[in-house]
Amino acid sequence: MARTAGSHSEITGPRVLQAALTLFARHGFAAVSMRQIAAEVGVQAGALYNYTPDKQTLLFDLMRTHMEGLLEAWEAEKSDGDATERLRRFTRFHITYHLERPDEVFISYMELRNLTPENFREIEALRRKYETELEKILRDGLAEGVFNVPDPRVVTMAVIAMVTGVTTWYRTAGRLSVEAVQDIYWQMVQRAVSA
Amino acid sequence: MARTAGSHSEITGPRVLQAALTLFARHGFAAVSMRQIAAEVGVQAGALYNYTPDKQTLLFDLMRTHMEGLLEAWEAEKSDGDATERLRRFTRFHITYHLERPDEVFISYMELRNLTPENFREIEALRRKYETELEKILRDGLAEGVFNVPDPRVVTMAVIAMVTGVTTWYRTAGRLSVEAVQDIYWQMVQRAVSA
DNA sequence: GTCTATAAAAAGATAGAC
DNA sequence: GTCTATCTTTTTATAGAC
Repeated sequence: MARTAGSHSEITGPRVLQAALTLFARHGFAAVSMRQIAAEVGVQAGALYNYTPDKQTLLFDLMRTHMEGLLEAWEAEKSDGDATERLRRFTRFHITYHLERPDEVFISYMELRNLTPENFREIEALRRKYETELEKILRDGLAEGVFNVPDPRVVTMAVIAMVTGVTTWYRTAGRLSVEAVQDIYWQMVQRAVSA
Repeated sequence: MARTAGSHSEITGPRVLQAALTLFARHGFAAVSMRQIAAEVGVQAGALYNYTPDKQTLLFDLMRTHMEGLLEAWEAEKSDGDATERLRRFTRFHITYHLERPDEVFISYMELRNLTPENFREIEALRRKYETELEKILRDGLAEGVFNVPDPRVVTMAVIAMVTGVTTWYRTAGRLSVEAVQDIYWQMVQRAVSA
């Protein structure tokens, strides 16, 4: 569509973030220019600076929003059952949430290097907070005697790496439903930690 | 040291690759300039083109060399025992090999997007070949009745994601030896797939 | 709020002297 | 084989008209 000058603040703002998200995920932060983002939105490059002070802030906002959304969603989802039930819920939640947001997940893992040191620390703190949620479940299950994990911190990292890995190969058009994938991973997680 | 013009072909060539490896791993392919690589080597930017036709080839050569080295090392390491022993060996090999080459592993996972389509296909074929080594072990163990995996392909991806994940958190100066890490991961892998 | 135009810096790659 | 110099393009970001 042919575009002319005008005010579209409420529409353009989210579209800038969406375009940045898609392009950063596909080509990488450093490989994407502000002109490419502008072209995707349908404005000129200069207009982007009405919505972000610079390119770095665009990346940081995307990552912070993702991590905060993840933590909020988990807070809403987690329950008070026994450790096994909590672990089952974490595993299934993690898979669903990540499969539904492939671009956000991708940049949040791949573009950490491109954050300024201050921004990096803030994102890392959020990630650490999320990891600690799983670690607490493992430690509680250990105390209850239902889990047998030699090193809760290491097992936390191993489980998160495993379940996050679905995002690298899962395709919606493939042969498996999300539920089938959740079942397979839950079986592995459960066996890996059970006493 | 002050440098002057001269011939150093056999020395400079490997140094260019080493500098590119280190810088790509630290900052990302797209974020590193040929001038930065040259500065790290201690030559001028123009001199790099005696060793590579372009920046893309530099990345591709690093990734191909890594993947070929991984496959060769596994060929030398793998054994003919039963499926459990082969899986144990794969797990321990994978962890050691990857922990010894953090930079190579990092770019081989993170910079796939920055390969040209032809180069990408070649690297993907090598990666797929490596994954198939694990998948064969799982299928053999399934046939032998010693493993219980609902979906060998999915379990392959899950196990590889889990063990590769050590590279994101392991630090040589940390509290755990490589052997201790291997033990923890092997216990988890074994339990996750055992009948 | 968006445009056009541009500043200022940096990029990949090449030419030719030594 | 390396240097200096340069071509050409592209980059982030800003200024000012509308």
